[in-house]
Amino acid sequence: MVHAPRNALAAPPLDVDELCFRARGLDGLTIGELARRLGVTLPDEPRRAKGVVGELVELALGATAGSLDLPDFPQLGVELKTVPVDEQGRVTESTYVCAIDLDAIQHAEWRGSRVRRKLACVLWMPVQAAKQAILSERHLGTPLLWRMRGEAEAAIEADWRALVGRIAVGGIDEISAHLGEVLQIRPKARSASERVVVRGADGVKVETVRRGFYLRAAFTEAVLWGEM
DNA sequence: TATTGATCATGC
DNA sequence: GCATGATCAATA
Repeated sequence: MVHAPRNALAAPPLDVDELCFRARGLDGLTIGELARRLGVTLPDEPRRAKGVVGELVELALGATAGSLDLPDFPQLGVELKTVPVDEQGRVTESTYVCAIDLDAIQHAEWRGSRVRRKLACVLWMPVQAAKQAILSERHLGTPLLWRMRGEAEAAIEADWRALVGRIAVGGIDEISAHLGEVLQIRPKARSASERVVVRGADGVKVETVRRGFYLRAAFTEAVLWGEM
């Protein structure tokens, strides 16, 4: 995505209230209008537009972390996630959480894990669209500031423990996206041919594809509907 | 047709 | 290379 002109960039919000106020101010805006305000040209091909909406909303709200391994609003400890929903409010895609260090994760603990840090506090921004709607005609919905706790945290933690345990015992080749009630592990790589070398459970080197944690759409939907 | 596996773009 | 931002598109 091209850079937005300097005068279109928002300063970082000073507190969570200001962030939420700004986010509510985007409710109803189309992506086309948001891009126009920010002076950004949208890609023509949908497959070249992955991630663009998230970047636009970051710009509009004054997110600063860039590609650092920090929340989008480091001072506030808030992570921003756009989430696609259909006309009924059904979530249509899974949500990427973070990459997995396949060597380190075998010794990781839930408290202190990247998944827990990433999801501790999330500002969800729904992006509503009819099926196959073009990017510029999708529009932002009502934002939700969410803190992971209670039932939601228990479900995510249980999956995380099961998945990490399975990697530790059987190695990464035991893992498929079918595993996990709410949290799953899927490829996250430039291409399927790109390999990383990791030490398997028995210490033997194994070549595999880079992977990340994702939240299933059904879970994110429950969050947006206030059920988690 | 829901879901998994694959892929696209950018920054440092 | 690996982090960020996700959605596309083939398959089950």
